[in-house]
Amino acid sequence: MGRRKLEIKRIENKSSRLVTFSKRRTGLIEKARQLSGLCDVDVAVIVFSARGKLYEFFNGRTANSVEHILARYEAENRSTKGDSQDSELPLKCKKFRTCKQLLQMVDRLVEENNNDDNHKELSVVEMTNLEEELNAALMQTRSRKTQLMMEHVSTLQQQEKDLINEKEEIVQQNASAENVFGTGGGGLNNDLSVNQMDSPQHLTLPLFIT
Amino acid sequence: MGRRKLEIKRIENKSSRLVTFSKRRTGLIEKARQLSGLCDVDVAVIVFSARGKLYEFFNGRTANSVEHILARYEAENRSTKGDSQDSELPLKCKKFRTCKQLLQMVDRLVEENNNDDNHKELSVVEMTNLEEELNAALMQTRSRKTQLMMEHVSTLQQQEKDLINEKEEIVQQNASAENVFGTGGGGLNNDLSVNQMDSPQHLTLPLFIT
DNA sequence: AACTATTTATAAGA
DNA sequence: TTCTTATAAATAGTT
Repeated sequence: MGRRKLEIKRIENKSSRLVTFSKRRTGLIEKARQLSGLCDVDVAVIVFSARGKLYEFFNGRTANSVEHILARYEAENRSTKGDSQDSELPLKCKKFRTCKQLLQMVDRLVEENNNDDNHKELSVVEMTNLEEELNAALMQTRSRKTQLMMEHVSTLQQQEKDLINEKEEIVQQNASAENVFGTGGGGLNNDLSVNQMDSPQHLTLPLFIT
Repeated sequence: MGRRKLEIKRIENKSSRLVTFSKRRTGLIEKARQLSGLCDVDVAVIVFSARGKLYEFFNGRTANSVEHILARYEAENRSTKGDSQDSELPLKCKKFRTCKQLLQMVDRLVEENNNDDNHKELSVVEMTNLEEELNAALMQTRSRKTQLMMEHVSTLQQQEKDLINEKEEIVQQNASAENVFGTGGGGLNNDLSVNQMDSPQHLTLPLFIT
């Protein structure tokens, strides 16, 4: 619905793309408003610009609930920010806003340096690489967290074994002493292997739903 | 854009409203698809019909983020409903797709059995009940899984403590025996509190990313 | 569900 | 950018 029919594929000319984005974004949100108003239904529209700016439309109940959840989501992201200085990275990068902001910054930097069309390809490539690196870092962080969980469990299990061994050693020595001198060792003969049974060593519940 | 201009307010005639809903919902989602395709941006559209049926459009990366948010949304709604019986609710219902597919199947079944208009209302009620039951079951399952994880760790930690206590007991008794009879207890004086330090008892890594 | 008369949205141009 | 205008697209009411 313009001077000519437009194929639905990425508009390569940047300014055209931006103009179209602005117009169609406005149109989309207006359509959402109308649908909601005419038909009395709940509608939500969320649009992220290429630079990561958020545009949204919510109505009624949808607004209350979803916005509330978004707020919580952001709050959680914030709470994991201060940890990054320390050696370990138990970051919970749920990344949404923070990660996006990072990418936005990168995007902006690249665009500032190469503002002409000749460098666009390069910029895109660099940005894509950065994106992938950031994403990889994110995944590694998650993986690391999982590993820490596993190690924690392993450590506890190993300590349990060690203590059992040590205890058996002592009981033996104690017993031989008892044989000779009759030392009272009454309360020490409970079988630890029973406790080991109670401990689900082969628990295979996945750590994450993801 | 029709035979006459339409005020943007609730369409009171029910069948008109339903027809308009169908047309405009389709249009809105198509517009979202176009915006996403033309401008290479992330778009999400979510529409709940009056009866609560969900229509949606997501693209690419947005899907990841927003589906999580929606999953939480649903989880939060349910968790305030069915859990009043149990004490704790460490629920993390991320479910969306599986759950949705389940509900769609139910939807289809109900519609097949009551295909005439007379039974529509009833079908909706039944379907809603089924939906809630299925959702509750799903959440409970997840909750249970989380609880098992937590219990596993707790068990290991408790066993560790017990063993340490027992060992100290034995060491003490051993030591007194040694004082009297000079029993060779050379290798037994390693301080277990060191091991306790190695065990990250206050490890606060969250179990789930959610 | 199809069909049109109209209204809307919007692509290109200024 | 923002405004204008020609044209495509969406859709309200009809069948």
